[in-house]
Amino acid sequence: MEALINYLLQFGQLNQQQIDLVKSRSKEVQLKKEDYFSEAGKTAKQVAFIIDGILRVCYYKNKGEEITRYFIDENNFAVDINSFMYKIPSSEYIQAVTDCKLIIFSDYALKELSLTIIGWDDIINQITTKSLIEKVNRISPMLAEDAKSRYLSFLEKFPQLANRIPLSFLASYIGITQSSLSRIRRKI
Amino acid sequence: MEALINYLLQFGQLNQQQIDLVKSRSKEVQLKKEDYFSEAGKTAKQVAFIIDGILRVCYYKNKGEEITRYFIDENNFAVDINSFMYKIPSSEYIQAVTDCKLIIFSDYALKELSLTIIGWDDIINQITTKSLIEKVNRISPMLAEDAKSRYLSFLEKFPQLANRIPLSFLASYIGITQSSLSRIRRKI
DNA sequence: GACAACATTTGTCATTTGGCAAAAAGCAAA
DNA sequence: TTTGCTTTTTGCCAAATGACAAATGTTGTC
Repeated sequence: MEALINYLLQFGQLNQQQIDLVKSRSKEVQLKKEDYFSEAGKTAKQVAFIIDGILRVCYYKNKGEEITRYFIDENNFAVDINSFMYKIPSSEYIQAVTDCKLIIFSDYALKELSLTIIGWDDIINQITTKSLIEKVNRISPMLAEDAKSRYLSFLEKFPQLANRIPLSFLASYIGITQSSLSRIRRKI
Repeated sequence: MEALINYLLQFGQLNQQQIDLVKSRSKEVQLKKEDYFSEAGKTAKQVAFIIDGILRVCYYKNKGEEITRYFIDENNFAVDINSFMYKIPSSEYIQAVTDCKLIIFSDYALKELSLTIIGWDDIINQITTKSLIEKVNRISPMLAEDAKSRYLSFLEKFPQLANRIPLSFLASYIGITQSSLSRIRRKI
């Protein structure tokens, strides 16, 4: 819980009363490995802050192939922002890759914090923008690299993540088959 | 200019006085093909709204290879957001692919609009978030597709763009060599 | 039209990757 | 340890792509 507060305080000031309000409107939730935090077809109504564990965003291509689009780890917010922000049914899943401990805010709770805490919107906007920029910066260069470089970049940026996720997820995130990734690893 | 105002009004209300203020703080600029709107090494101090023409975001890989990361066309804002928002030197260029007519706002002008117009920040935040989400949604699925599909997706989403940009830019955006793209096109 | 400058296509070959199936390795429960 | 299950690695071959060079096409200028 302190991790969340510290995270928020990076983006703006909150006094003790406001911090208590934030805490009181949050809810701690445990997810078992493979549980879903949000699901395709449903409209996302929650935002999560990851205390412990790894989530992944995934969807199914037309052919039924499962694609892992993104990983989210500790000390980050996870939300299906498309669905949550525009109140439309989602087209993808957010699933626990490992057992997870999350702090949850409902859309209702967030609305209340927005109306009550001066500066809350600014904090949320900063976090949203920063997260999206980071995501673009992370994904965007990948197309210009070959598979081996993409794998090495991943290892470099998330050295602690590679050992905690199945190879198949990582391969699909990198955009190659599991076999190819296995071959790439052998060469290193 | 009306295009810009209409664009802004999609995200919030502005009365005539506010509209006039926005107009008065903007500046119309023409770019010749290949001119730069912002450059690597410099800190971005301007935001552009594209009235006419196409810009591209590009950078140079370590080996010197030029990579086109993104195209931006009419009725969209163009800004090196990393550099502009955090006031750090940029690592990429924004260049005119065609002759362009832009409406420019300086960081100073935007600051003034932010302080003067109630609701301006909200409009800007909405535009920023929406643009970033769209960008993620555009780039993200590309890794999961093969080159041919990526090309077809591009044609589908930007049918009018493909004829206006050099093949080499498009190939690098798609993440393949120009020769490969040429071969892919032959097969269609 | 002739030319130059640039953009696109094509040819050739080496390398990478995908698709499929089988083998090997890792892991957890009995 | 054995057994069953899942994950990862390999082998094989076909297809896609990259690298490089040459040919062809396009455009604008004189």
